[in-house]
Amino acid sequence: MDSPAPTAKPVRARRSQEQRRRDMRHVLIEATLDSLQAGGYHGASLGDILARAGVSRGAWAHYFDSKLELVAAAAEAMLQGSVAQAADIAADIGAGVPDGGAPAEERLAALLEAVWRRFYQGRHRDVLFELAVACRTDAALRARLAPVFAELLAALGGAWGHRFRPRGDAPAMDELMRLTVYMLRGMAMQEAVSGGDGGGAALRRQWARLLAGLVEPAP
Amino acid sequence: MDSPAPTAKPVRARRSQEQRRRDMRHVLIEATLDSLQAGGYHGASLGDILARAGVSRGAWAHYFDSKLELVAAAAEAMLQGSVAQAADIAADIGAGVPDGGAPAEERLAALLEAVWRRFYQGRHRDVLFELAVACRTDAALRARLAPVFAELLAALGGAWGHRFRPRGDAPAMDELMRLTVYMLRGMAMQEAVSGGDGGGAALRRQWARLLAGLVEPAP
DNA sequence: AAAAACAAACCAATCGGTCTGTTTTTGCAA
DNA sequence: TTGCAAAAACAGACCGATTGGTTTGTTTTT
Repeated sequence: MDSPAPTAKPVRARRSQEQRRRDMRHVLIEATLDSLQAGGYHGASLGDILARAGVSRGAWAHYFDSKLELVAAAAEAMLQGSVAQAADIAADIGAGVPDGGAPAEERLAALLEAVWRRFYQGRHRDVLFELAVACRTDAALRARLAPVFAELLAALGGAWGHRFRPRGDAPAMDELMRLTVYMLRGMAMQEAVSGGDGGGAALRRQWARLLAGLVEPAP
Repeated sequence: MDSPAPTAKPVRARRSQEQRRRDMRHVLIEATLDSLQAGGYHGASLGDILARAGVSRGAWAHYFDSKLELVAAAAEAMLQGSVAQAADIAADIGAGVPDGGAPAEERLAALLEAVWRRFYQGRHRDVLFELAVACRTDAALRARLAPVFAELLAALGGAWGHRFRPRGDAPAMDELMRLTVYMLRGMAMQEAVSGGDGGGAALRRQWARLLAGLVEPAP
């Protein structure tokens, strides 16, 4: 029929060992993130993760020495992906609007929405909170993730910190950024726990309006 | 010697059964909160809780049908205590300052610090985050705690919502309150995870200053 | 004496991790 | 190219430890 391969055995593409490694690690990491989102840190057991990945225990053991290493690898993969996305956001916001084109409020609102969508919604948000809370009481996990967390925060700050400057006697740019991040984080936790959207969009819009009165485009 | 009791057996005060019930529930609930703070939701095993409480498994079973009920009872006790404290804060801030005495910024800063101290520090903060995150993936726990969470938020809002009103075209009082709560929450999570204080006090002060420009004392 | 409060042994289920054995890929010799 | 042994990749049974929960029996209050 449609079997050009000489063997009639179950069709299994021949993959190089390097390809296998990449595939397997990717599948395991994705399953780990899915499991963390679905069941939380305490629900993400090896059994659940391996079932989602369709991977045997032995195969897992071949790639990771412990569950901590798998979770840490998954967290690093997700957070490092976020660092790259933060740079994208900076580029998107910087471009698209000719200098002085749109009023600062619109640019700020767009920036806020972009950050919100990519970092404080969906799986990224859920896993972020699970890991952050788990880090509080798990020193080993915290040691592994602390540098990546810090890197993400710095990248996020770089996305907009140097595109605006405080106006008059407004708080320093760094302080405004932290206020913004904390606010988004608290809002995200509210929505993660309570479920649906609780009018967060309107609130972010108000915050953009307030910010617009406090900053001006950097020269 | 100093044993006025007629029996030479280990001195054990005779307590009424009602007293016993109260004591035992209190001890178990306190131990549960301590365990949640120390080990997180996934580290708060029955074994750890009972060891902290110095209570046998059988005694525990006499009072709670499942671990969920114990955790829920502990959460309710803590959150309901917080609701009462929220009212105290409202009273403290309202009194002490004769009408128009201190400038709005000082009153707001004091309010912010009071709320911060009582709700976003120490065991209360840690347990709050553990439970909130656990609720996301535990429907039974969420069903039990959602009403108490909502009650706390309302009580916290009542503490200051009606003492100020937005100035000019500032956001509605309700929106300013949610912005504030979210900001404090995000800041608290930062400190819970990263450990020490990261300049949060200065940031809260800045926020009070911004708020002062947006609200005025209600008539 | 009855009931409530308490203690501790016990249980099945599940956890992370290891062990042994099989299949697939690879490097090299013929 | 083909043959083939070593190595890597993979599968699943197995293990002790720990989990939440139950059961049986003793002490204290009523």
